[in-house]
Amino acid sequence: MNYELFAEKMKALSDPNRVKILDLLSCDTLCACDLLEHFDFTQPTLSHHIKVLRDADLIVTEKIGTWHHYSVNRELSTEITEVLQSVFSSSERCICHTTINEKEDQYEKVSPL
Amino acid sequence: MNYELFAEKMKALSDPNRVKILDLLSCDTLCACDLLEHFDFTQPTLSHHIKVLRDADLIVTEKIGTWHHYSVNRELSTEITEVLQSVFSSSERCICHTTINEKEDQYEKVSPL
DNA sequence: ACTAAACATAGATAGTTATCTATATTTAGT
DNA sequence: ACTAAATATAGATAACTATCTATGTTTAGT
Repeated sequence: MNYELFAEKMKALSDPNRVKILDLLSCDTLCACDLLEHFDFTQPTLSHHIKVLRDADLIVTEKIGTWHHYSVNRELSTEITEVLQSVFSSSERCICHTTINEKEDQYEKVSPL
Repeated sequence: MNYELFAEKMKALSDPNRVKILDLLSCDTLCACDLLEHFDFTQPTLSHHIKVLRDADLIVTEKIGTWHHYSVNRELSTEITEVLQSVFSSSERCICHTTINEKEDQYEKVSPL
């Protein structure tokens, strides 16, 4: 995961309503109509937030008849947590351990995250 | 930490340049001029990104003469990681364990995150 | 005092986003 | 076939953001 990709995941998490949606889904698979009861906004707005979360692979959808069942993508959440920790902690691959500028290009190529 | 506060931290992390800044600071304290060498944008743009990170408490500044030394706020990074995990994992305080609507108000008050 | 360096601030612009209303699509049941 | 329910899409708008150029502020050294 490179900086761009990780930042996209963070952007999906940058809205409090979406964080609440994930929290609601963290225990149980829910449909949109169940989710909507917990919010003040309209159904299209919920649909928009679900799309953002789905595009970021943070939730997965299972369609059963008219209902869509949403649940969190636990594999990705684990990966995100790991990358977050690596960003904040020193590590051998860190850019600050390379001589400045000289190895910058290489650094960019290997996408350390 | 409630949903709004957590989402603000995520928003600060939602730009790839800011993620790179944090990664650069994760090993060493650096000044703005050192950081700037790693980016293509101008100094005011770096200053903007640093302000966003500082407002979110993700980095701390120590001023020594003309130089400002920036470093990551490790306490907050630990807290963010914990909250992130709690959002994605089932827990007793989770909203999905309360009866829908009835306990919503209480849930909002206690700010579970 | 003056100059230069490090950093911040102001103001402008182009692009993005959260929300709404209105409407379309898909599916189950009658 | 028709209707109703669940969800998505389209289009509009107001607010926000990343970037730039230009300028201000603060401090060290001469």
